[in-house]
Amino acid sequence: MPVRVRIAPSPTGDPHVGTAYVALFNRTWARRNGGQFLLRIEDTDRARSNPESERMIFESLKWLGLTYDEGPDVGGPTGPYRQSERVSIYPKHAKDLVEKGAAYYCTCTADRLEAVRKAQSAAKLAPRYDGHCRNLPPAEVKKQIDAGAPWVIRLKVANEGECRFKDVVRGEVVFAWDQIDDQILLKSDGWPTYHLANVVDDHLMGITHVIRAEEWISSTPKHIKLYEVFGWEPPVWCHVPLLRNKDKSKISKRKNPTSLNWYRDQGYLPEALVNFLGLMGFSMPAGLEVYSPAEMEKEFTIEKINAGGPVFDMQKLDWMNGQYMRKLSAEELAKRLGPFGAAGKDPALVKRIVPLIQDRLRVLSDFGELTSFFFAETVEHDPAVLVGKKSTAAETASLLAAAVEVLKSCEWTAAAMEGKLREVATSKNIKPGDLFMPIRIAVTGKAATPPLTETMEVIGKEKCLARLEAARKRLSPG
RNA sequence: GGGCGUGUCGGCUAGAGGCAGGCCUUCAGGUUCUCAGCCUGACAGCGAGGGUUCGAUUCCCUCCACGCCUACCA
Repeated sequence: MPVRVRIAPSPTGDPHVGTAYVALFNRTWARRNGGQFLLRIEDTDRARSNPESERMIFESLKWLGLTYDEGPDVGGPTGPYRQSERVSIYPKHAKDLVEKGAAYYCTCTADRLEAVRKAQSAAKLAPRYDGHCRNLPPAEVKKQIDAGAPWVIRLKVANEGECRFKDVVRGEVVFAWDQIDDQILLKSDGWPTYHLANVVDDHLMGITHVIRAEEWISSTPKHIKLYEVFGWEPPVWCHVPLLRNKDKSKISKRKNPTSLNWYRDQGYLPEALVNFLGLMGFSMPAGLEVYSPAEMEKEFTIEKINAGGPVFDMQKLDWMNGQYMRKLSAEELAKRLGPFGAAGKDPALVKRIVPLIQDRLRVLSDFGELTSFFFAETVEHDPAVLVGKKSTAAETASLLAAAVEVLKSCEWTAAAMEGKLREVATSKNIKPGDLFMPIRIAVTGKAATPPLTETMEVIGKEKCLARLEAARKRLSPG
């Protein structure tokens, strides 16, 4: 049987980094086995689902290269892949279960359920459905429904024995059946809950391995019960850990960026983010950390996923991003910088700048901050910083004057300028750095830049001399 | 409260009944005109307590901590 796996995100809010994380494991498993990876949109929550959110899921998965073989926007043999387009499928399955005696109609109102829960929690009992309608004669419930009472269908769960299943990541997991609630399967609006839709669709779509987040482990017994009462073969269960905030709680946007859009907009390279996600829970032989999806496919098995929840460490992500940015050719990096400010600029100039900043970028959006002085007409600087703590305005002005003097007649190459400026430093009996720094600040407005003379070469003679002269004049007018 | 899950340097992880290794971060040197990068090196860990064993971080038990679930959300 071919491996078929899926991710089933809900289109609510921004595309989530956890979706990408689970997608990576699913897709890698499918590819390793020559199987299929599907995307199914679980939009049965009509209040929260929205099309924009769905569109961003498609977009961000493609941005990351986490492409799927079947999905709402790419089609496939077991579609539709959007649960809102499958709503007609679920009620008959739910009713089928009622006929089999595995589920029942329930007409309890929200008010009653809330009152029951309140009483239970006051009595320090587990809040759960009390079985009210389950224990009523079916005819009684039917009478209420015929009279127009809203109804749902609930799963009838046994209250004795235990549910055992093997989880590939965690080993055997056991739940007592009496801990499992009579879950609503079909809501009063006729739409399915996650539990019903998920099981029905996974079956109909031929899903062989359910690789999903750990938060689902508690509802797995309900799903297993559903497979059992439908008479279907359950998939292999694999619950991967949840990404965590620094404080180890489930990753959340309040404490850590979770939107894939954010990572894209900051200028994290998709291949770096995917590689980083792979490190969370999975490790390659020999401790290899920088690797491609193809390399991961050769080594990946679900058993090797760590069960512990990994803290999402931005510092290591930054490092990983640096690894990938430095591997890029200058041409490719220039292209990637396009959306971050490079696109509107003179391509020839950008081409000369990129090698100077390649080692200095943390994320692509650093581009503007790192290169502003290449494009500006003039630069601003603080005279106090220009002069520094160890010098005086007069001394600094004289250094700048001397620099202007030799640069005026200097061949405008980094090497020639460096030679001349070192001669100046020697003749003034100062360290090269004490000369280079005021020039750097005068020319770029910044204390940290790429190597000075290489930078000046790219900025150009006219601008550099004008900036030096302007800085000198501020220190000693006239 | 209940159920389930998880505990190896600050973070990500490798490991095996016999010297706990790698990566990120941090720190210290080196390269250097600054920053970054790069190179060297250093600091730092088996949650706690009991057992089994010649020997336990590894196997067993108890405890503790943390996380998730406990919806007509997913």
